[in-house]
Amino acid sequence: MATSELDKYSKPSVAVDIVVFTIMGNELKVLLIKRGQPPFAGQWSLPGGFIQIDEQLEGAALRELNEETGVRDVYLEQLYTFGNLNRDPRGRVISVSYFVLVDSTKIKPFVTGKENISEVQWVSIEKLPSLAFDHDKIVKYALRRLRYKLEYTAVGLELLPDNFTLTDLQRLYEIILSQKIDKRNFRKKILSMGILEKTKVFKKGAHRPAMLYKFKKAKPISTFRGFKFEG
Amino acid sequence: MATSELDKYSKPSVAVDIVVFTIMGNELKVLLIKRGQPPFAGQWSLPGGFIQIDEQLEGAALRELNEETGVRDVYLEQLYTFGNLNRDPRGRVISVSYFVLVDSTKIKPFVTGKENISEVQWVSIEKLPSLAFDHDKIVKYALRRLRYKLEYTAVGLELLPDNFTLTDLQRLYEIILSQKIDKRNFRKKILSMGILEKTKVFKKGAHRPAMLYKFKKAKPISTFRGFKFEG
DNA sequence: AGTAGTAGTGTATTAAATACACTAAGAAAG
DNA sequence: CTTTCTTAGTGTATTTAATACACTACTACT
Repeated sequence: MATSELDKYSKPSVAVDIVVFTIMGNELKVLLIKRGQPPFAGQWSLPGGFIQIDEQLEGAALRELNEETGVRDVYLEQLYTFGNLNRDPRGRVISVSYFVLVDSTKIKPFVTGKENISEVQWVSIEKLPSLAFDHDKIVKYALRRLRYKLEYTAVGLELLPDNFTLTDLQRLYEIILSQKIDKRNFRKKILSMGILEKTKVFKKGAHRPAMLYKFKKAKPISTFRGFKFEG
Repeated sequence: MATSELDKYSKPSVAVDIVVFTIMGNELKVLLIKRGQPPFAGQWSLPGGFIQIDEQLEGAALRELNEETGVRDVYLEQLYTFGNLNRDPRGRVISVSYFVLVDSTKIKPFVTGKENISEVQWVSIEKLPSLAFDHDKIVKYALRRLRYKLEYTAVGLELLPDNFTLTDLQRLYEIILSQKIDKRNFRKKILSMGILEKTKVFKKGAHRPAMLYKFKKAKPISTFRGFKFEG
């Protein structure tokens, strides 16, 4: 590869950091890892790492996420690129951050052993510890984007199983937006979007069975009014 | 600086590219430069260049813009980071793109001579030539973002002089969105936002004088529902 | 004095968002 | 088998926002 011209100046390192959201219990959670080596050894941080020279940015995000937590097959979207001079004590590191939504019934993160990581944990957004690097800022930004997108895209459906009740979906909105929503108005609006389809199957349980819904077609959500790009 | 650990792997180069929009005549225009050296010598491209190792990303964008076109003191916002493997024939270059809006009555781009650039030109968005690298894609993305933000932020005001008539503002919206807008409805809506203030001065001209308006306060626009971050 | 051209204004209609309360279905307990 | 508990499911009236639409006001120019 003819990189000689590019090598005249010293280059920054480029990393990816990934904010993985899920809904568990009645909480919005973020996937964190506990670092096993410096800098910030023993501290919680976002999954992520350096990109390889012959690797796409999105590919790097997916690879790091999988290597560190076993998570794969997810909805991914670029967030923002953070480049403050002092964000990494080792030197100049620019981080391209990504935003991932997963269904917690499908995805079970674990310590893979491929990386020097001592723990992998879902942590409630309400109880986040102080994170390594500038990861607090990245999470804050990701949360803002999630709330924002939820209001006029169907991105939230990425957080649910294939079949779900309208009550499940409403609870998801309430958890993420931290506010009560009127049941009738919510149903009216979400159904009027025309993106859901009845499955004719009911969720059985202790009380009145609820109709299960699913997406129409192959989840056309991701790029609707959104910011996904560069295929 | 302790970069030894970071130097174990080969690093990509990191560049910034800037999409500068303005309104001139009755057209939306983008600022282009004609490259004076390979790759893509003689071809039009966006202003931009490599970041320095001790320089903020935004700072690099502003510096490159100024060095190449003389433009400074502008509204700047990060757009997206493009990292396809083959986007630069010289090797692996990741580009953090930025979005700039300027008032064409204040800003006069020129060939500074500091860089190997043969021309600097405003080019109508309708008549863009094929651009170097993946800059077509970047412009397309920037335009989408501009239209999108225009609909629910006051970002468009960055394109106007300090004092402007409501007709000026409406024309700006019509040009960017490529559609006619009803005068009475436009005025009702824009005034109901409460962001404009009458100056009590009139714009004189060949016909009935129009009231000049200005922003309230110190242009609080930029970060409203937007995506600006990392101060 | 008249003409040309832009500035400025209000109301009626339609569509969307909100507020609000009861009945239905099944499981569990007695 | 009757009652109780808990969640599912539904409609209408009100308020607010978006749209459609046409004339008068002001100044410069001839």
